[in-house]
Amino acid sequence: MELNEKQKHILKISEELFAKNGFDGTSVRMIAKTAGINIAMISYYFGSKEKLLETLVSYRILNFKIEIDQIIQEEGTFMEKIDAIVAVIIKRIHNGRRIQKLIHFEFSRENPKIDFSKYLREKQENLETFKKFIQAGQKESVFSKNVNIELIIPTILGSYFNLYYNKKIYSKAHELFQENDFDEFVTTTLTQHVQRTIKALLTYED
Amino acid sequence: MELNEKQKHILKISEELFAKNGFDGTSVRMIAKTAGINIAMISYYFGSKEKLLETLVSYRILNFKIEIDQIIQEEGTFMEKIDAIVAVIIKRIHNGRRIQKLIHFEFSRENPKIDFSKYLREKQENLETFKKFIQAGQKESVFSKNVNIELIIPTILGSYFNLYYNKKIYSKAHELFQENDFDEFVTTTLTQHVQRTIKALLTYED
DNA sequence: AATCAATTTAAACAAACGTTTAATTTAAAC
DNA sequence: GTTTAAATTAAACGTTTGTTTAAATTGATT
Repeated sequence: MELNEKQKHILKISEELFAKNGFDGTSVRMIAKTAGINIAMISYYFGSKEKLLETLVSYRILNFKIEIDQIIQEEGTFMEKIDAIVAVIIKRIHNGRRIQKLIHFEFSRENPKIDFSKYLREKQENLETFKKFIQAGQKESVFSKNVNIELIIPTILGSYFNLYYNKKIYSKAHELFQENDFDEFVTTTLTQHVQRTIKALLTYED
Repeated sequence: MELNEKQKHILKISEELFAKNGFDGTSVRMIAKTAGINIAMISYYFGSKEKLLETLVSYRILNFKIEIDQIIQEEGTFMEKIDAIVAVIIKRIHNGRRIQKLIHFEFSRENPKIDFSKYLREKQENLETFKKFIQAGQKESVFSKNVNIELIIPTILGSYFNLYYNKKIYSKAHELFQENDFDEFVTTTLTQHVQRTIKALLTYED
């Protein structure tokens, strides 16, 4: 899929508006006005509003797999690698948080409007890679065996998203989160918390 | 606020439809038709579609505080109490998952359509109760001191919601989650995973 | 049986929705 | 300078949106 600069611009504006107002809460007139283009250009370039969303999702979903594979193959202890993987995952989802929010809401519906099969495949691949790494650590007796591996990823991602979705609550507590402050909080405090949590879980014996 | 049976019925239907299609994706005509009432009854009883949502949210938000306070004051070790608290929290949010999804989506917007101050206050109260309990455990040297207490709740809730939002992915992995299967998975496997995770985190020393 | 407020209805309202049309402008190729 | 396809436009399309209206119905009170 090749997109020209104007198309990319429309996608960027759409992403922001969709994240702000949701898919149904964003009109094509809003998008056109904000992007400084004519309404008809959306149909012209993307076919329809739904196709625009479909294009946006597949344009934005990048593969973690390679990045995580690289960490696993590098030098380092299992524990160091856990830290690195957690940091990469959080960094990535924070970067793609707007589109992820959209995916959460559209994908968890019974009858999603658009096709998420690509997203599904990608997710499952990442899960497999991660699973193999943990199992390797278990064989070496670094990681505990009483762990539900599939649920580790939801714990990592969920910690981030629940913070993100309730930003306003935790903002008050920390007296920060203007805009850039949140970015820093995520890459430092939250990342450390999740790293600690996963390492603790993986070494915990009842 | 007193609601008659018809109003409660409308709220129940609205909750289901909002969860399925989102607020903007659900029309008052849909609600009226599904509930078997005339469209005008929504304005008549609630004033507007937005007021309906506001009523729904405050009608549905129940206070965890009392339940958690009770657990804390009962007999038992700190670890047993963590297990009990985690189980209660997961049970509660699973029960209110539909409205929570709506809150996540509407509340995390810059300019929410409705007033969430009641939800915010409730959340902060629960956080305070939990915080004090953890700090008591730290004083007794049962819990590690290198823990970011504020981030424990996001980890608990996030683990649940990320599973819920990606149910379709994990369904395939477990070959279940038809409908009732998911309920059981949450109360057994997921709950155990989160209990383990939090206990591990609270006893982990670098 | 008459009264009266609460409930319920069908119909209409203007506004906004996504999409299409047909005409015009742009810019590169010949 | 003409041709040609791509890009852009304003206007209109038929639906659907949330809300209001004014009339009809209900069911208990007098």
